Amino acid sequence: MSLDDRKLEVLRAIVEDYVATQEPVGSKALVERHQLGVSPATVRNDMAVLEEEGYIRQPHTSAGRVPTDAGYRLFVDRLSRVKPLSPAERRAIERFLVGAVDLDDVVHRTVRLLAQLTRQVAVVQYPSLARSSVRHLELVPVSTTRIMLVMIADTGRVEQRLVELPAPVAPDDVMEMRSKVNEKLCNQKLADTPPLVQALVDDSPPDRRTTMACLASVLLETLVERSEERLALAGTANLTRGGMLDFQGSLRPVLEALEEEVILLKLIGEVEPSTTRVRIGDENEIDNLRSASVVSTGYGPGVTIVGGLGVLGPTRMDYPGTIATVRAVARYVGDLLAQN
Amino acid sequence: MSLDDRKLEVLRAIVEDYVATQEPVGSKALVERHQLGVSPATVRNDMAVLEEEGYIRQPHTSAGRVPTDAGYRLFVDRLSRVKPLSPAERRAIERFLVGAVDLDDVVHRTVRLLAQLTRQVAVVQYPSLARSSVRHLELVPVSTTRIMLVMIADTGRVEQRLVELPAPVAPDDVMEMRSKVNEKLCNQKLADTPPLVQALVDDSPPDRRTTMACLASVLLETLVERSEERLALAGTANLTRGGMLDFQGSLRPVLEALEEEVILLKLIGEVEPSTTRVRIGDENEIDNLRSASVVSTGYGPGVTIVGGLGVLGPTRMDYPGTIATVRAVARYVGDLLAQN
DNA sequence: CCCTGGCACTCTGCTTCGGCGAGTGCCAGT
DNA sequence: ACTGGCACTCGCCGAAGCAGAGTGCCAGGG
Repeated sequence: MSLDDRKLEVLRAIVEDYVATQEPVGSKALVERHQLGVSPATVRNDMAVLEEEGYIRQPHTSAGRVPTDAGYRLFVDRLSRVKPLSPAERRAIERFLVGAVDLDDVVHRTVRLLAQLTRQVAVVQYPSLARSSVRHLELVPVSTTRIMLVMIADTGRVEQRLVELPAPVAPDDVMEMRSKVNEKLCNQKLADTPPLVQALVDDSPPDRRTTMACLASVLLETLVERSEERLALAGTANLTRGGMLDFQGSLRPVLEALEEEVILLKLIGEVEPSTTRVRIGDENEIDNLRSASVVSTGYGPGVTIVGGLGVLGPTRMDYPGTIATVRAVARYVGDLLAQN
Repeated sequence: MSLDDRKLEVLRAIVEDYVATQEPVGSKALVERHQLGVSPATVRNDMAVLEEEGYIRQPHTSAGRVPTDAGYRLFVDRLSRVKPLSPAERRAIERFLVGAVDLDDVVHRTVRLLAQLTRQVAVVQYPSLARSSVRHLELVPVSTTRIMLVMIADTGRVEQRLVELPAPVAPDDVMEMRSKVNEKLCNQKLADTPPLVQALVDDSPPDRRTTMACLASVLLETLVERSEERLALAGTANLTRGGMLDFQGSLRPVLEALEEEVILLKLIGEVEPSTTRVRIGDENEIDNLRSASVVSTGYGPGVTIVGGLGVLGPTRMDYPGTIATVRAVARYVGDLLAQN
């Protein structure tokens, strides 16, 4: 059985009211607050159907209806009108983001901005190394058997690692390795580097082979394995709004999940181009986040995506507003990166 | 009036029991659990005095006593015996910290370790730049009017900043500036650099003066102004232990405070050599942390201190244990850094 | 002088119990 | 197909009562 227009309208009203008031909404209150030209009794029948279909439910017999995860899903898919940002919000975004001085700064400002605007927990992934290219590699001798490897990516990210060498190496040799490495790897996509690094080892003279192999293994680690690690988080205090009513009484599991970078990266890192992804309650694979929703999207200069960002909040959240904000911030950040 | 030995013993017993059980402790329970050879009635009299002196109080008339902030203070100052770490803890520390691959890694492992051992929120400051020296400065041309400045400190910290130049500069000139800058600043304490940077500008030839001035200003920012910024945080989920009973019902203010890096740096950054500082409840200047305690200490290779670390928890915490753990972790990290 | 046992008192927390009100489901009527 | 009416169901709230823990004080004993 398909839901007719009015039933959908009723669902929308329920979602909107519940999000606004945080209280189960009854038939009478509904007809008062929204102009749908029917009586409470009619609405009740509609609600009965909606409940049967699994879009709403009653917390207890006889006390208003509350949207289910499926209800929210239907709402965001078919019912929510895009809510344009207020001029104030636009201004806030611009004001917040100008004057950022380096990548760290951009990311930190962004994550705070996002948390503030949405009043939720915000997460911003640093530009993923996998999707960027090498701008420069620097080798700095630290002692005779140790060198510091510094990689600068075109997105502005800088990674460093200490390399332990099996045998002492002269500074001149380091310099030579430095130019060799740069020559081979500069301007290459990080994802493409592994074979090049291997070639680097194969092509080096036998007496320097072991040293180079050592460097190569650290290089690979830095360029590939560790490549998705960094992200920034803000707004955890927002979890406490709604006085523990959201998140079924305990934010413990949520806080735990937020501490696991791996989890967060799963949440905001997997993005298809120019889509905003919304995960509602149960749709999250992570058990700890069963009572939370995540809105995430990718960002990057132009159409390419270099990283993800998003927010996490209670399933009972203002989806249209949040989605609009997340998108807008992502676009601004992308523009900012493009100017670089 | 001074408190005799038994009264102090009673206070200790109250603190220990309250910390363990989280419930107000009465006279009867006290004499049962601790072998102080007197009757409940006597203990009651002592408690009356302790209350008058402000070391304990009753949450409500007629329901056990609870230590006040002053009570905890007296406890940590005069009553707590040092609690040696269990072998298991020692092993945990070592296991956790070996295999750290660079400074970031060390800091992250440390903060997680600390959170896990103390079961509180842990904070670790990155080695303060102000207390370290320059190991190497790198200038990487990004475009003709932009160069990336990378500074490597002897503690392993790496900072980068983008420098916008007023006019295009040839790569060769950049190289020359690079060696000039290194020659002057390498191995200098960061705190000593400002005059040297100024000299660098003054000594440069007129045609390169403005470029150098530009670089210098960013240098100063990087070396001095932004120098204390970085820190790592872990274990926020531990705030939810004790089911919202600690922190007078709302962890909102605490979470808010934890988001302000400035606040955290105040808390753990101000350390005198080889002291462990304990701030209890009201002793915190920050209003939001009036119901929290902070245990912090400095760490560094040998006796010098390069940064601070510590934990934050409810005033009702196991002070002896926490202090011991914080100290031990600080020492291990110091040793780790010294090997570098 | 300090400690002890006893006693009366004061609370809080928990449980029980109605009454109230919101909200529903169903039904008959238009 | 919608509406108004009606009976019913429950959760919430305040009052009342009960039990238990803990206290303060006092008089007696080492």
